[in-house]
Amino acid sequence: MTERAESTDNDPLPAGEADTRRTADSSERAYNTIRKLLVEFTLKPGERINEVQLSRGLGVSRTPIREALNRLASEGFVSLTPNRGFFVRSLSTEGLLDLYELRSIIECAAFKLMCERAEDGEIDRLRQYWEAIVDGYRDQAPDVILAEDEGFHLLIAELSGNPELVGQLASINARIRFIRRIQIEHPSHDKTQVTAHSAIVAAAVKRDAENGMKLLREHIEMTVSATQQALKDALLRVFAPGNGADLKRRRRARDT
Amino acid sequence: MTERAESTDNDPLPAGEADTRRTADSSERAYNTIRKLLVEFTLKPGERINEVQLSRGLGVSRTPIREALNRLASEGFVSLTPNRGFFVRSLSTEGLLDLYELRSIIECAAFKLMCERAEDGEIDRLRQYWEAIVDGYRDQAPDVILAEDEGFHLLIAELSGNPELVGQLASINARIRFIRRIQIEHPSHDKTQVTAHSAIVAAAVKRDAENGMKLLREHIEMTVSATQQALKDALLRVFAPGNGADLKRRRRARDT
DNA sequence: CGTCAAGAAAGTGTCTACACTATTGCGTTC
DNA sequence: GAACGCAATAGTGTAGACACTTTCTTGACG
Repeated sequence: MTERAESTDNDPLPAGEADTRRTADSSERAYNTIRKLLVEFTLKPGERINEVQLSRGLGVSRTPIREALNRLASEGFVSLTPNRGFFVRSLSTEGLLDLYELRSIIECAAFKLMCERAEDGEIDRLRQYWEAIVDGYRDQAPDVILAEDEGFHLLIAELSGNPELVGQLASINARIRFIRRIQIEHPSHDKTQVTAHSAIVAAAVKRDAENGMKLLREHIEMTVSATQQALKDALLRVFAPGNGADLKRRRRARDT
Repeated sequence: MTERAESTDNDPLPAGEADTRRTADSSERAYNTIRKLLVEFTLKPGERINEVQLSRGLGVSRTPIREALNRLASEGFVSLTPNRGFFVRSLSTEGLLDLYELRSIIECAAFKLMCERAEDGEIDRLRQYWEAIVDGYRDQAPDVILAEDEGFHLLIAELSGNPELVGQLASINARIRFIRRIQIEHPSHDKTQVTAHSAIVAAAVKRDAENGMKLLREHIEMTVSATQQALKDALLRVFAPGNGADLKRRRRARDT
């Protein structure tokens, strides 16, 4: 558990001290930490999660650990088997496609609704958001790129006027974030994202729902194939022998 | 209060690919029971949830109660405020519209994907499902109608081939189930559902995605206005039984 | 009479302990 | 030597207790 706790996701974690002053966020901290362990493959897909071990590692009791795991189970990160505990859910390539398909559905619908309902000023907020970051976009750190990209798409969802869409998209983002991050760091990552976003903004300004949806769909689908390759590389890296770690040679169903 | 709570809910939350949760013990029972209290308005919208009171009522400790409440929070039934506890989330008319809009988006996308991907035999399963229940459909008890209707729509989601859509739709259904039930019992409930479903099946057999989506959208939107009225009636019934004095006073009815 | 403050009560967040279940290891039997 | 059963161990599920926070009550002061 000796991992630098800097540069987490866009959630500012005050992970400086385990001060007793505010013990009410122990569960929340556990949630963030465990999710990080999951997205970084420290907890490997298919692996059984040992609550006691985790609680020792985080310095809290099992109660907040279990609360966090329950949350993560509701969000699809882990699964719970009755009397055997929590398991890291393996995100297969197939499951990834399903998730991206869902994301495409949600985002296209959001874009259409935005075109129909949003005020001019709101659309302009989208334009401003993108113009403010487009210049140095590619030069940022992967985490920053990821946050800015998610922010862009989430803003579209917000401008749809339907908070449920925002919630759904946020949930989807959380589940594919670690893969997206891997993909951003992958050689296959290129600058098509930038031009795609610009084109989407242009369609939004013209309120051209049809074209915007088409662009969005292509934009999302374009990343899928690249992401598939990135996922394979990542899994290979994690499970590869010589990683100096614990690949137990039990008869384990290959679950990816 | 000590009856096995497995009356209306046929499926808690099949979140996608794996059976994510099945705590066959008191935690699961607490989840089902509390959700029932929520959908029956025994726990009223906006109300603060007292964990101790609940645990006494259910005859278990606070631990499984809290696990259940955390789950319900992840699913949007209740909300959690840091040091003040869980609150019953009020589903405003506006929020209801958002939820139905999301449902329409998911279902239309599922129908389209089904038309593109499903085998002929699968489409036929949908036809068979509907033909098997269409005759006595209107004469069933409200709970049965509700289950059969949800099954119909869920089957479409399944035939889309994307388990994520099934999970999303199931989650949405769980959140609007109590209102749908109210609406079914409401005088405004008519037989347009039956003809709509039949038309949707016909479109599916012809794999007419465009027409089917249009039918679905209309089918869902048609119930919205009726449901709004039903919701108003229900809230009126819950909050104004004569004495408008005590909305928050402790007036705890055991079971009805 | 109203406002505010201090103490009491209620309630949540977390910890520790214990019961019960699943898993592992070992010895017995064929 | 292998399969089976039994004991030992590890691990989850739940209960109850404690600490801290919020909310309510009561009394003093303007």
